Amino acid sequence: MAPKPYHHGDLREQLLLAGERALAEMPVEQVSLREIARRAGVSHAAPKHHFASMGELLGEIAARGFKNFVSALEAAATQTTQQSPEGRMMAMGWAYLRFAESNRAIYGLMFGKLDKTAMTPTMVQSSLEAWAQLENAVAAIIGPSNANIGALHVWSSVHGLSMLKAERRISPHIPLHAAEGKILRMMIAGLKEI
Amino acid sequence: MAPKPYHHGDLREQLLLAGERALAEMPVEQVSLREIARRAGVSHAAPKHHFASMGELLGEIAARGFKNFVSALEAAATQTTQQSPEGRMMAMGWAYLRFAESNRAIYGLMFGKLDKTAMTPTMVQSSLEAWAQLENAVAAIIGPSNANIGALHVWSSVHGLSMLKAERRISPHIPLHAAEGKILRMMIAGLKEI
DNA sequence: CCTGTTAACTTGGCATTGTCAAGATCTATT
DNA sequence: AATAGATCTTGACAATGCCAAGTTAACAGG
Repeated sequence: MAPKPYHHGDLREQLLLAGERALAEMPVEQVSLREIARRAGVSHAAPKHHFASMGELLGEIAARGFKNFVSALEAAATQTTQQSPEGRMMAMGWAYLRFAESNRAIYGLMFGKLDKTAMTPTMVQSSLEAWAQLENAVAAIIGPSNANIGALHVWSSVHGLSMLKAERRISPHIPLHAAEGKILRMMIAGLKEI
Repeated sequence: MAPKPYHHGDLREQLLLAGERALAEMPVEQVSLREIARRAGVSHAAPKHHFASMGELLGEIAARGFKNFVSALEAAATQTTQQSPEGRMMAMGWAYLRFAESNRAIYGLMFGKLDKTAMTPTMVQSSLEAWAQLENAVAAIIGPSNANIGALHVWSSVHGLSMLKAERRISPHIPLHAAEGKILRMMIAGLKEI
């Protein structure tokens, strides 16, 4: 059904996996299309038949990242034993930070660290889903009227913290885990003062 | 005193200016060392005598950016008519957002959007100054005990918001200016719940 | 089974990049 | 005035993303 490639197995999938591996194993700036092709064991021009450009390959990887991201947030929001809206928001915040840390390079791709990464429709859709999740969680705390601004407040805080961590901009003297917990609590407390 | 270049005028300074112009005028991913040399009107290898690598040139541009950044925050903290610590923090927050918006590409450099940007000692120093400013402003509100975590909270919020704006990740339906003001207020309110 | 069509993949080439080595040019000090 | 040394240019190298032209292999129709 799915149009499997004829010669190599499913090269498209293998390229995506090779790209994800490369992003996990080497500095993002030296991940190249040719390097990914090398890792997949094909010639440097083979990817052309599955992705119009390197940006589209990276965009597809980012889109997959967004899907996993949405799943992680959703799991956190539903699986938590906390029944209060604040408890659920807290769980989502932790899940957000955990995802960004465990998927450093891909998280960077998702939020535009590499300009060449193309904005695929899949990616837009998944990012809107993530936004909607956040906004719902916020609305459960402060009501629907200013939920979009509240969601932006939440997103700014966890995104900024994730970026500062990824870029190693936080002093090692700060007890990071405890700080993260306190920051999430401050963020939620601020939400109610909108 | 300052070791001015012999042939061209002060090429080092001209390269920095050309780089800043290039960053302001074209997408950051297509700013190249050769493009900067071209803009300065010299050959493609001329920069080698003033910067060991492209990363050092970009690092120096980022370091200058940090100095301007520190000045902008300081000006905001002192020039404001607000005498309350919260009022000063608010003014600094606005100054932060304004700087990031008016210096989009350089702000990206300062916070690691391009991995090739080298971390020069000047840059480290200026970024520590900026951090100290923030921490002082926070301490004026909540006292010195948890000021470092409070500062990280503030930094995460304004940095995250700045990045989301720069990467065009904020829905155009949100009234941005009003949202920024509310987010700054929520951020400060949260600070007191540490 | 054979043949032809078409997609998947390879090879080779292009312009561009950052960096290096060697030469040319000019400043300044002796 | 001459030599020394820094500044800048020219030319080269490997690597990159992309493109065009070939090669290979799967499959459909007879």
